[in-house]
Amino acid sequence: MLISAECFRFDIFVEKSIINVKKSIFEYIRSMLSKKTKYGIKALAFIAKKADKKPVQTSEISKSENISQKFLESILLELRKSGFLGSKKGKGGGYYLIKEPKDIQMTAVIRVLEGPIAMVPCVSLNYYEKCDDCPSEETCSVHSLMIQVRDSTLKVLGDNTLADISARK
Amino acid sequence: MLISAECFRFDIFVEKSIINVKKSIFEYIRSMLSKKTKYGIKALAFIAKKADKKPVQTSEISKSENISQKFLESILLELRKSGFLGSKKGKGGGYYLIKEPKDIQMTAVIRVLEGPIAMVPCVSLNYYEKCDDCPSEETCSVHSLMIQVRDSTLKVLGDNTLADISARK
DNA sequence: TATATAACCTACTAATTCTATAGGTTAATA
DNA sequence: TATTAACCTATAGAATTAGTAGGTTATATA
Repeated sequence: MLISAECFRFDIFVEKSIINVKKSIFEYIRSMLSKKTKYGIKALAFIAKKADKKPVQTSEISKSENISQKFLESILLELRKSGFLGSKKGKGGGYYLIKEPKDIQMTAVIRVLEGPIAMVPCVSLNYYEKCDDCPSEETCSVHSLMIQVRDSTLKVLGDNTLADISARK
Repeated sequence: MLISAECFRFDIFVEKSIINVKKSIFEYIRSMLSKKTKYGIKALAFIAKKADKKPVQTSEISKSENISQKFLESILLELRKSGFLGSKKGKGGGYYLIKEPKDIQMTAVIRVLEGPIAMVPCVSLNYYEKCDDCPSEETCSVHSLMIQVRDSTLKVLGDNTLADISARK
């Protein structure tokens, strides 16, 4: 009886420990940039790095950048549809840049893949949406703060082009 | 026969329209700032605005700021546990600021409620985490860009204190 | 013309997070 | 002693994310 009670407590202890370990190992750190956007930027930079204008295959980017090929396919397709890339089917096909890297601002890329750059829709320039809870934006304490954050972020992402981020080694 | 074919096409058209309307009305615009953080900041500003140091009830903030009371309770509790607020139970109880508004940086508030300020964990100062896919951070095209975004955001959120955002009308 | 290639398309799924709600317990005041 | 308001635990629907699965279409080459 005593032993089995001990075992029972031990089991509980072990189970709790496992849960805690799991929690600490797999604890999720909120990322504001989705993998989609991150992979999209990496892929664009990869293509931009190639001096020649030959099409680059999804498989090559996928291997080199450790991105699931199927997932990457959908991202590159989206980038083609939004006018960043051209494509060619069949053997020797792939994706290529339509514009010069220096003419591609990171704001444009992020807006297409991620959506608004602002942290809240009520200060978004391209995806504006009124808040449900706020009676007025002038009196909202969050509003002007988020405008400042938006503007400083826009400055950085507008100043950086694909040429800038792909040039870095 | 002809009529029923027409009806069929019409049904499809109507269904599609409804789907599109639904999509456009309820389309979700990704917000990088959670409601929790937004409500938390609003609540802190509300408390800071009161000149006297008497405790403020959750119910009062909830009504004034259009926030679900139960949700707000959990947020204020978290702010108390992380040292921003003090509390008092029972009648006449509530929450009150422990520090001066001018000594509460928005970086601190957001880090507690939202987590990292960086857009990707690999450039986070307080919640750093290596990326699974990147062999090296030096060669990553996203890394240095996100460092720039992080620093500009940190500047804005570090410069703004609770005194600043609650003073604005 | 046949075959291989690589983009393109549709549908689905597991895991996770967000935003609460429900229903209580504890401590302080009148 | 009754009321108040913070505190605590559990749960749940809705939505997103990050893919996977299994195809079809168009193009180059043999």
